[in-house]
Amino acid sequence: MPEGHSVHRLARQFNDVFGGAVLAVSSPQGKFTAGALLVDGHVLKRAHAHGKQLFLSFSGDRVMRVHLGLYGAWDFGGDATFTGASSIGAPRRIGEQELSGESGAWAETGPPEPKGAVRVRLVSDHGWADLRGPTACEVLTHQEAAAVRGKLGPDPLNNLPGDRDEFVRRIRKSATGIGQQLMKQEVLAGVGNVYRAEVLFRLGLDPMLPGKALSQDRACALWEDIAAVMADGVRDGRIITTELDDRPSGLGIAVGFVCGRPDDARYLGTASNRAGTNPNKEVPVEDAHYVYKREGRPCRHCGTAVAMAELAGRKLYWCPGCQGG
DNA sequence: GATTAATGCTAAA
DNA sequence: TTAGCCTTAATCT
Repeated sequence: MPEGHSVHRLARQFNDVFGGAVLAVSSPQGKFTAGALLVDGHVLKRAHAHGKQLFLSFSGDRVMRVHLGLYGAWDFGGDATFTGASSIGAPRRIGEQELSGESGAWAETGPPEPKGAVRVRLVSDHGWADLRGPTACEVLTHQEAAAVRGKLGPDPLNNLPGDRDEFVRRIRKSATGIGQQLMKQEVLAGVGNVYRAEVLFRLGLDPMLPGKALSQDRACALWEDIAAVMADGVRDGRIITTELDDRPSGLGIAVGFVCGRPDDARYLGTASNRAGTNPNKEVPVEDAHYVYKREGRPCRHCGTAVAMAELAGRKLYWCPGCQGG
């Protein structure tokens, strides 16, 4: 799936284009008809991301919880008002990867005929959003939604006071390898298989190192780096974890160049993205990662062949040279 | 055209 | 630990 950064982009998108609007909610595919009826005709008050979960709060104590899973995605489209409000500008799909496209002649035609299995369709006066392929999609009360959030660890993209220390406490509590722990949403919410591998490389940490053996300082550094690199992901709409000097193409900007949270005023958000001035757009895919999906290829730092092993059903990539053992 | 793997997770075994 | 979810893009015949 889309790791946490995509879900934060989605939350921002929903607030921008649908915030405060009455929405018609339906399930063209039919699998979510009962849930859709619970929120149909209600006002979307706020969208909120916690890790990989998206919470859409509607009037009437209804919260739609969406988890995209491995291949879920949202498509957007609408008129000029809709597009103008959108902070993501051109991309009209947000999911595992973002696709660009035109939203079509909304004014004359309305939303397009749903193609394939559209689980949920949201329609406002100005635009539409289609959800396909989610792992989870349900309507809860605020209390039930809070219970779900309560099970999640801190989200580095929300980075609330105390979050870092809570993460440090949780990861150091268990003897389980830190590589496995970074994927546990109750330890920290939002990191997936790409960020896991990349961040451990960036810190020079052995994925098999037991949480208990990770020093307080290293654990703090790990949190800070995850927060920085994922904030870049929210800005860029893609995962780029290499430092500028480590990219053969030499393109793009340094990691953490514009730091801060997605709601930070300094954030390279709305205007820049819409103007297409995000410099990291130019970073070639083959320059974007240190170890993820680079099995057998030489490490960018030491030349050792990048290793891969299946761990708890997911592929783990690391450099045996830099991340020792 | 068919097959596979994928940035995820849950429930069953 | 494995099957299943249910979609897409890339890779195969």
